[in-house]
Amino acid sequence: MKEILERLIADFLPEGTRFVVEHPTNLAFGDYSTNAGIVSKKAVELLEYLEKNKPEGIEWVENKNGFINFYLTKEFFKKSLSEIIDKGREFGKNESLKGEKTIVEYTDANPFKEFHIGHLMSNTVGESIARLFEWNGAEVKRASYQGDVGLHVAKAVWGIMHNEKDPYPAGAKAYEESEEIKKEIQDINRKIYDKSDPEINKLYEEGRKKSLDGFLTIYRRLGTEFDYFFFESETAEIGKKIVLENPGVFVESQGAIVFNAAEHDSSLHTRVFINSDGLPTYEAKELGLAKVKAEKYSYTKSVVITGNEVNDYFRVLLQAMKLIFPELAARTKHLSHGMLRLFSGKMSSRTGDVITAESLIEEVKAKTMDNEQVAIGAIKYMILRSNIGGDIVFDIDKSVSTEGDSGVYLQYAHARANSLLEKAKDLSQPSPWQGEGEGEVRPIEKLLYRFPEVVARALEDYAPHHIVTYLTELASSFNNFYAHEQVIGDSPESNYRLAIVEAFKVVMKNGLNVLGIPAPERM
RNA sequence: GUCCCCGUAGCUUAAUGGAUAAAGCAGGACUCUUCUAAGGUCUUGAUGUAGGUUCGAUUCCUGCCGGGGACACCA
Repeated sequence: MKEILERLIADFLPEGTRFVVEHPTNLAFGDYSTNAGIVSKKAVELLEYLEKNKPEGIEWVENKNGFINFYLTKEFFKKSLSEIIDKGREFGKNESLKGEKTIVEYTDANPFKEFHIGHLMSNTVGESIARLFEWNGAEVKRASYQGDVGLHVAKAVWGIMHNEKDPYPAGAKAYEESEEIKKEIQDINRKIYDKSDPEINKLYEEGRKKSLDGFLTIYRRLGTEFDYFFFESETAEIGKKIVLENPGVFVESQGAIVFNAAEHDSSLHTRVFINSDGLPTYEAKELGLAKVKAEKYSYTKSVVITGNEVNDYFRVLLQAMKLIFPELAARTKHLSHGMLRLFSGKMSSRTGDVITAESLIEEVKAKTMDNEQVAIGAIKYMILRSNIGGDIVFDIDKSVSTEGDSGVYLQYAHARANSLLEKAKDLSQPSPWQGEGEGEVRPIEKLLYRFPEVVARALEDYAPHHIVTYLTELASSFNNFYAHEQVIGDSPESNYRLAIVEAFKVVMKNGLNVLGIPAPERM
C-alpha cells in the first residue's frame, strides 16, 4: 500500500519532489499519511487528485494541516486478518536478505570465569539480532568466541590447584595480593601455553570442559544454540602471523608491534597488536578470528556484538582490518550494548562484585511463582526494550511487576488470547474469518497488519526495541479490546472478534519469537 | 588533555526531520456474580543551555554546561 501511494503521488508532483508516506504516530491521523502536500505546497490540488484516483483498499482521504491522511477500508482489515491467520508462524517474515549469509558473534563468555550479567546482556541482544536476520531471510550462523587461554585462565587453574570453591576470583585476588603467587600464576600461564606440565594440562582440560558444559546449560535456558565456538587458543597464532606478514601496516615501538591508527583517522589511537614478549594481544587474535570465521563460513556479513567499553578499540581494529582484509572489513559490523546495572543493590552474589546470570534468573524466578519462562522473559524484555547502545538500569522489582511494560505483560496477553481460542474450539465457534466486522475499526486492527514492516525496520536500524515497543502497544490494544468486547458467542460479530484474537496470538507469538522471549500458552 | 557516546516527566524508557512529544513505574480517583484483575478506565507531570539550518528540530550543525567510556603491551 505504501508503495502504491508513493507511486501515485510521485506521478502527480513535479519530478524529483522529496516526500514520505508513513504511518502517522497518532492513529487519529489515519493509517497512512504523507507530507507531500506541504513539501509541494499543493495540498489542495493533491487531495483532489487522490480522491479521484483512490486506490483499492483506501476508504477516504483527508487534508489536515497540509498533511494528506489515508484511511484504509474495513475490507482491507478483514483481509489482513485472514492473511495473518493463514500465514501463521510465517507471518512477518520477508526475503529481503535472501541469499545472504550472516554470522553473528555474541555472548563471548570466558571459560574458567563466571557467566555474568554482562554475558546475559550480550546473549539477549545477539540472539534477537540473529533472529532478526533470519526473519528477514538471511541464512544465519551463531558464534561465540571464548578466551580459553591467558592470564585469567592461569589464575583460575591456580585456584583449582588450591581447592578454592570459586577458583577464578580466588586466583585473581591472590595474584594481586602476593608477589610470590603472582609469579606462580605467570608460570602456570606459560605451562598452559606450551602444555609442558601433565598435571596442569589435566586440570586445564577438566576445568575447560566443565566450564563449557556449564555454558551450554545456560545457553539452553536462554534459548540460544550456537553453530560455532571459536577459541582464542586457535586464533592467537593465526593472528600473530597476520601481523608479522604485514610490516607495512604495523610498526615496532618500544619492543612491541603496534598499529598507528591515527595515521589513517585522526580520531583513532595507537594500539599494541603483539606485545614485547612476542605474544599476540586481543587485537591480533581478533584479526585471526576474522580469517578463521571466513574460512569456516563464507559470510556476506559478520556482526560482532560486544560491550560498548570496547567501541574505540574496535574502531582501531576495523581500520587495521580495512588495510589487511578490505573485503572482510567491509562486511563486518560492530554492534555494542551498554552495561547492565542493578537499581537496588540487594542482589545476592557469592563471588564478590560479579553478579552471575544464574543468580539473577533465580532471583527473578522467585518473584514470578517460580516460572522460568516468565523470569527469562522479564529479563530479556528489560534488556531489549530500549536502544541497545545504552546502559540498562535493571530494577529487579519493577522488571517483574505484575503491572505495566514488561515481558509478563506481553506473555499474559498472549496466554489470554490462547485461552479464548481454546474455549472457542470447545464450543465449536465457527471459522473466525467468516465473521463480519461491525462499527469502527479498532486500534488493534490498525496495528496487527504492520508487524512485517516493524520486523524489517528493526533489522534496518539494528534495533530489536522497535519490536518491543510495537508488541507492547499491540498488547495494550488487545487488553483494551478484551476488556470491552465479548469474544465467545454465536453472533457474526463475535466470530469476527475471534478472528482478531487469533491474529493477535499469531503476531504476539511471532514477535516474542523474534525477541527470543518464550511465549507460554497458559499462565 | 585528546577522541568517542549520552542528556526527554520525580524514576526507567519511546518518538524513519513532521501534526496535540508516547508509555510504564511512583502519586490521585475508579473497575472482578460475565471469556485469565499478571488486566481495564480516568488523572497530575518532560525535550540541559545558547545559537544556526529548515515551511517544520527531541532528531541535523556549532558553542557552553553536565554525565559515561577509551587513550600501548588486559579483554
